[in-house]
Formats: sequence, C-alpha cells, structure tokens
Amino acid sequence: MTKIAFRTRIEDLRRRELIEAAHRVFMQHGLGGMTTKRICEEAGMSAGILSYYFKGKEDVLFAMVRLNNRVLMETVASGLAQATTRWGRLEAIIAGNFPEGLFEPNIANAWLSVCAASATNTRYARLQRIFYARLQSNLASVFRDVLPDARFAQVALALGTMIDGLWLRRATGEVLLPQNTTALVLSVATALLTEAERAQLQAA
Amino acid sequence: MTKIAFRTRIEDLRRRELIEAAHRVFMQHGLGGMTTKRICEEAGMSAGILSYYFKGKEDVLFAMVRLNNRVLMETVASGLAQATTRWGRLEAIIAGNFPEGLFEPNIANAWLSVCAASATNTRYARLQRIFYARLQSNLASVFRDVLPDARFAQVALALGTMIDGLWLRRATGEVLLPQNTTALVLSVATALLTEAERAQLQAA
DNA sequence: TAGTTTTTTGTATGTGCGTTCAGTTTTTTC
DNA sequence: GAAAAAACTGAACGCACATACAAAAAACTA
Repeated sequence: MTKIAFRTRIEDLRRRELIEAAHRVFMQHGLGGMTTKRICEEAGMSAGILSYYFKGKEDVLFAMVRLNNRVLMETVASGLAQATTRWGRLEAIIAGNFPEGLFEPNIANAWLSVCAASATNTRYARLQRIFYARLQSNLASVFRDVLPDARFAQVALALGTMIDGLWLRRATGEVLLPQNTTALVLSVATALLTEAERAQLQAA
Repeated sequence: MTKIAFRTRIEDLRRRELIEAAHRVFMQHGLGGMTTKRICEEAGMSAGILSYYFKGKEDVLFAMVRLNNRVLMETVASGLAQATTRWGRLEAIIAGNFPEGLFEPNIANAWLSVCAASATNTRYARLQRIFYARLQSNLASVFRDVLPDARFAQVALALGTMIDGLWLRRATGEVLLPQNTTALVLSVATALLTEAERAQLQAA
C-alpha cells in the first residue's frame, strides 16, 4: 500500500512534468516543432521516458490540451460562484474567458492549433465540443427566462464568436489586455439588449 | 520570343495546377498531412516535379495562401465598388468576408491553420498583417469623419473579431450560412452605433 | 547487505518525408 | 528530320522523427 501510493505519486509527478514540458515546447516551436526529443529534453529527462509514462506522443498532447481546458473552465466556474446577479454571472463568464496571465500570444496560438487540428483529430474535436457546450450552457443560465430562444441564440453566438475572435487576434500578437477585451464583449452585450432586458439581468 | 512566351505559359499553368492540387490536399489532410508526394499525385504528376517549378514545399504553400487571400480581397473590392452609401460599403465589406461557396469548413480550417502557423513562419505573418491592414483600412473608409478615433477602434475591433470568430466556428463544422453571419455582424454594428451615426452612414 | 522491483537511460530500428539528379520523353528550332 | 532545349520522370539519398528495448541505475524491501 505504501508502495502503490508512492508509485502512483511519482507517476503522476512525471506525467505532469512531461505535460508541462510539452506545453513549453508547444509554445516555443508550435505544433509542428513539437518532437518527443524536445519534450524530454525540456523536462530534463532522456528520450525514451515518454513511452514509459504515455502511450505515445499523441497521448501527451491530448493530456496537455485537456489540462489547459480544465484550467480555463475552472476559472469561469469560480467566478460564477461569486456572482449574485445574472449580469454579474455574465461578467464572470466573459472575464473568465480572458484569464489574467493566460491571455498571451503563445497560449492563444496553442489553442488555435488545437482548433485547426480538430478537423482531423476526433479526440480534439470532442474536447472542443465539450468546451463550447459548457460556454453555451453558462450563457443559457444567464439569459434563461429573459430572452426568447431566437434572441438567445443570436446573442450567445455573437458573444461566443467575439471571445474566439479576440483569442485569435491575440494569437497573432495583437496587443490586447484582458480588461479591455472583457469590456469590449460586455459593451456588445449591452448594445444587443434592450434597456428592459438589461434591467431584468441586473435585478435577479 | 515565341519560345519565351510559350515557356511562360506552360510554367504558369503547371504552377497553378500544383497550387490547386496543394489546396485540395490541404483541405483533405490538413497542414500536417500535406506531403509533396500527395500534392504531385493529386496533380497527376510525378514526385520530382514540385522542385522543378517551385523552390520547395514551403514555396507551394505560400503561393497557395497568397492566392486564397487575393481571391477574398478581390471579392470585397468588387462589392465595395458597387456600393453607393457608407452603410452599403459596410455591408459589402462584411458580406465580402463570407463569400458564397467559400465559407466552408475545409476552407475555414485551412485559413485557421495558416493563422496558427503565422507564429513561427514570418512569411505567413506578413501575409496576415497585409490582410488585416486591408480590412482595417476598408472599415476606416466607412467610418471616417463619422466616428471619433477611439470609437472607431472599438467598432472596428468588434466587427473584425466577430468575422474571425465566425470563420473559426465554421472551421469546427458549425452550421452557419453566409447570409446569417453577415446579418449577425451587421446587427452588432447597428447595435453599437447611435441612431444619429447610423443616419449619417446611410446618407452620404 | 542482498535481493527485488521500479525507474531511467541511450542506442537501435523502422518509417516517412523533402529534395536531388541522371536519365527519358516531349517539344521546339533551324 | 536532325539537333537542341525544355519538360518530366522516378529511383535514390539523407535526414528527422516516434517508438521499442535491452541494459543500467536507483529505490525499495526484508
């Protein structure tokens, strides 16, 4: 039991180290430049170690993406928990999608590469679907009973695509700050709603 | 002279054939699955031909991207020429960014891959900059003398990122029609402007 | 400490790729 | 129609890569 506990501990540690090394390599060299050799080197280990803790290169990549997505989702979730009004929840959702310190060109580019790769990789595609479904359901929790279905679809699409678009722009190195992007998306949300609808969101 | 003229003609033809073959391979197999062998096969030629007409694989890719960008820019330009009011020009710019028959998942994915690759490829990055600069200047021609600089920056960013975001969503296979996306972006433009500003755009 | 298991190493292997180039076919020239 | 130039072929080369694996090192056990 001590044995198993220890083995598990070191296994998780190594896996995490490799994932983080993969992340750094990804950021520096892009999806194409991410080789097993570089990952192991970055992690300070030898070339063969990757096969020992992972099924293969693809497996590390997938674990990396999943970890990143989890972090982003948790950021949103913790913000949501603190909000008291519907409008506050909307602010939390949007701000949570531009986390301080993570809204950076290399991270944005990593995410973009995954989006592009989703076309030919079903595991990535599945991850993306989960991610978007979560965003959609979060937004639905804000607008439920305030907007009719058609309006909601329009507003949700507008806000969602703006968030995506801003990440895409950030990936190209455009200088954008989290507070500015959040404000921009919120200003669009404000503009798309009637005064009555806004009042309803700020009340509940 | 006849000689040179003929040689040029066939050279251009082969180059174009290879570029188009590259395009089809790109769409089907993604950036990573685009090999010289596949491209030549798709073009119905032998493996070595690529080096004869291009400097290398990278060269074909670049030519392909440049061609695609040119098509998109020309679509916008022709629409702009027909518009009579500022608002009409805005409609032309937005609609021109969702060309009928080109706003498809595989094409969107190709564009996305290029965006992602821009991070490590300076030639792509340059192309992207030209593309965005063109969009920006087109939008500026619509809003000049109507919006103050700060407002213009906000509106242009909002519309630009929405266009990008919608292409990104299309890349993931989301069902979006050109007329609907155009309408959505226009509705955001409408919402972001005051009535007075809108009137000004529709008049001139 | 001797034995046993876990962890790590570094080389070896096979594969797929881009590119080259000597040779072949086709086209053009005179 | 012979000579020359252009267009094209496809096998061959070298390289980078992912993965496998036997051997070594380290950690643990009793």
